[in-house]
Amino acid sequence: MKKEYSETENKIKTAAKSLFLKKGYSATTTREIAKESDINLALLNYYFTSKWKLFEIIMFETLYDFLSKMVEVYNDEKTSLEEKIKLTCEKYIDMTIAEPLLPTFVLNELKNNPTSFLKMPSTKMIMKSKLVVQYQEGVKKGIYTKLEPIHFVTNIMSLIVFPFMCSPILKKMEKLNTKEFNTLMLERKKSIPKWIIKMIKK
Amino acid sequence: MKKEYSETENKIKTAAKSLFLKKGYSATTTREIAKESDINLALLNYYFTSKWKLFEIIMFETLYDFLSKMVEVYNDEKTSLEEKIKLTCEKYIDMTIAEPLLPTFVLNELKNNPTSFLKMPSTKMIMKSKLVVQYQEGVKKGIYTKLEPIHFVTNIMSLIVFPFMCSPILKKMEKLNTKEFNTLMLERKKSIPKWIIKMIKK
DNA sequence: TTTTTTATTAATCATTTGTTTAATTCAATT
DNA sequence: AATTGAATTAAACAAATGATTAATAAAAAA
Repeated sequence: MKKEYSETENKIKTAAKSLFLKKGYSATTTREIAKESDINLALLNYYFTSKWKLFEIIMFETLYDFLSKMVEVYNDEKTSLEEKIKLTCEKYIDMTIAEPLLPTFVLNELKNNPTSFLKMPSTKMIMKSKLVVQYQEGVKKGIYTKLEPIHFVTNIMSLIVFPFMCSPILKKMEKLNTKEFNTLMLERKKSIPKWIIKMIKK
Repeated sequence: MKKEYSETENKIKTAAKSLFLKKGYSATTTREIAKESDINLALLNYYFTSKWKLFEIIMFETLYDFLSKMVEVYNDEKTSLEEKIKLTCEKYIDMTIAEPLLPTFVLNELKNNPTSFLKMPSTKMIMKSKLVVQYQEGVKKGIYTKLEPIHFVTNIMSLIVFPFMCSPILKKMEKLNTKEFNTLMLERKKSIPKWIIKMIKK
């Protein structure tokens, strides 16, 4: 199902993704993409028809990668709920440190153009994931307080992702450079699972 | 200190803010702003010199309003810590329902241009606010678990704001219209304070 | 009223931007 | 070696965009 891209196409895609993440769709010009990927301007349209089509491809792949990794942890058969939460934190915090511009980019472009998300499959899978089922089982057993699963899932993601989106503010407030900021985020790998458990425990 | 704006200037500012929030800086054209505010294109430059200057003014005012309201609750002398948390949730959730595009807009533009935030005064005030002091007192008394104040503050904001930024995703996942989505957010006015307290209580 | 300053307008300028064209180079096939 | 098709290039096009100009209208000051 996945298309194989030529070397040139990949060069264009890599440069385009980098620029889109940094500056957003509108502020990125096709000439910048051409320059950054060291290809002739016309090749962008030759291979990808238009700037918008190129963007759609990159957006789709980015979302798909992210959601796949998400569902993967959420549906692991072997792990307990608390382990899943821990693994989720570790995985996403590492992922976001590696690509810190991604969340703001995705949510911002999604705001301008919610359509690009409608095409994603695995979206609904999250609410039917093993993670959610395990949580609901815990509620039935009386271990956890009752809470709409959507809030439960949202809270986990909020505590993980939002601080990254606030990085310009946090860096300013606490006078942190990127390395110090990342250390702060890494601390949260251990803390967030504890907080979440406390939140849902009776 | 605050400049008084003429009727025409305010018409331009209102239209510009609305469009900037919806589409971002780059995707908004001066002609759109002129049309939306029903003024002649040249008046934009006549009053505000350039699109960028206009944007800076709007960005500054928006941030200033937001931070002022924030600090106001955080520094209330009469209220307890738990009341402050509750009031914060109520205020920000109402504010964000009223202007749901604001958080994503601000954080996205801040990413592209962190400078606009450097000029803000009240930023540092947050970490020295009554809210933080009261929390630290609680830690000393042994009521609350020890936790870097920056994490404490970040967690509150994360749980409040991030779900709004995810609204396109949440709406899709749960098949919600805007009204239903807002109901979901209003539920959180009561829940978030409880969660936060549970997180910090021993 | 006359003069002067301010506000508003239509038209235009100079760039920028996404896209296309037509020519050329390169690689594979016959 | 000749031919064919794909890849690459420089140049150009048309539309959009931020900004300015010069003229006019409106308001304020004299």
